[in-house]
Amino acid sequence: MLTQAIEDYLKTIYKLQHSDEHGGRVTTSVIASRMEVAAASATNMIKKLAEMNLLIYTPYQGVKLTASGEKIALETIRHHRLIELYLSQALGYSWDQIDAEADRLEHAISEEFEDRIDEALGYPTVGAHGEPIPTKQGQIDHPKYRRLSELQDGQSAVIRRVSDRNPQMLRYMENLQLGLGTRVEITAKAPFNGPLQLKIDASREVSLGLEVAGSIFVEAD
Amino acid sequence: MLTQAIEDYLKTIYKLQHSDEHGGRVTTSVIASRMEVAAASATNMIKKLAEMNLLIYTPYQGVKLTASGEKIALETIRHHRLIELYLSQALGYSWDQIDAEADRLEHAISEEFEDRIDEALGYPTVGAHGEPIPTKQGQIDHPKYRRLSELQDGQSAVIRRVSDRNPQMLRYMENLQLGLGTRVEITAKAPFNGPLQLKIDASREVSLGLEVAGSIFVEAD
DNA sequence: ATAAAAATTTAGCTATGGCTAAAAAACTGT
DNA sequence: ACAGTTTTTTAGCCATAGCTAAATTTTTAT
Repeated sequence: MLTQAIEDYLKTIYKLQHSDEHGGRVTTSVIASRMEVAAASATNMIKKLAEMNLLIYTPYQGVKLTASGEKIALETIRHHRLIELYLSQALGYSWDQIDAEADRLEHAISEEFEDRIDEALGYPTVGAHGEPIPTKQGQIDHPKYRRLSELQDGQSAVIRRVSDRNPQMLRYMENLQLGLGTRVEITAKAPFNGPLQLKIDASREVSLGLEVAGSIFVEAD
Repeated sequence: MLTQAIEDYLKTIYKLQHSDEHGGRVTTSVIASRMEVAAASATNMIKKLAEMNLLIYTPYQGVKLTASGEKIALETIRHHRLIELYLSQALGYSWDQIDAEADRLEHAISEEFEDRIDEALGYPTVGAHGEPIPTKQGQIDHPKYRRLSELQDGQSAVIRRVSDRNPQMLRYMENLQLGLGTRVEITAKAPFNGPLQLKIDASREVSLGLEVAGSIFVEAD
């Protein structure tokens, strides 16, 4: 059976595999820290998932999802992103609230529900924070946008995705109206990892710290 | 903590207490059969709920919810009925599909979600099958409608509520367009617990078995 | 190369919420 | 009234998924 815990682990592992932060190696401790459980708990679950052929586990080395593990991960992610978008579009949720709500709902909805909100949303391909939504067949592409923090002085770009890791940061971005599709231009970059000066929508000027700028993914001109 | 199982038991017990089927006595076996678990499992949970002061348990006799147990039951029922109505109104679900979906979702939604669909639905007081929706404060009234099966030949009435216990029966009713607010008139009643002849909306004639008629609650003229 | 540190796994525990089988209590019919 | 039946409870088991503490393996630094 696919328990909630199993879906959560697979989703987390999938995301870790496709993030550039850990050099492709998805280890017990990284999984444990993302799942907010003790390392021993992660080891247990990893062994169980390996037993179920949902991933390949090399002790002390790390894990890699099998095709069936990836399929389940993508279904869970699809659920999550469709729900997030629905909460935001149909029920007026703000950016910072949707992730927590979707984390619970994603395990509770049926295929029927998935299909109905997919239809209600007009078969979207991109989620509320700009993440790609896997198709029902499990297809997904990973457009590689640049971090706003990597842009040089004078460059202009359009916001395509934001990290959904930190709700407080999302609320901050929302306040600044740094939404998807917003055009931004770097007007100045302070040295020593200092903040960057931003012109938003060719009008407002804002000073943005590197941590926030590193959580905003853009398509540069 | 309020687990899903606890909420499910309390909801079931509340409904049993307010149904006339068991003469007010809510026993282990009735609970077990409604929950579709073994009697021993029900005993275990009942003892736990008594320990938590959510109900009063007299061994070998039965249970009675305390005020706090009833509060949780009503919150769960409110969630369930708001979700059912939302699925039906906003997402186009049919009568027979909403109960199962709501059974899972009711444990996963936040207060925020509850408030938003409540608002989207215009603060309804009656659920998709005609059941009263408890208020956020836990108020609920139990209008006592008569069963369609109890009406006499020639009587006319309006459908106010239907039992949601059997999805197949709900689908059947929906096919016959026996919806809430529909006017029906008994045009004939066969003897020996035979079917009754019904005129729906002063037009179509239908023959209805007693089991179905007993699951339809009406307000007689 | 090897000792210290860090990461990982193992061992053994907990709580939840099911189950069956057996014991005990409560009803029922004569 | 009491034997048999039914209901309920107790006892003891299982799986899930977490935890801590200890053991083991890997990595890092000298």
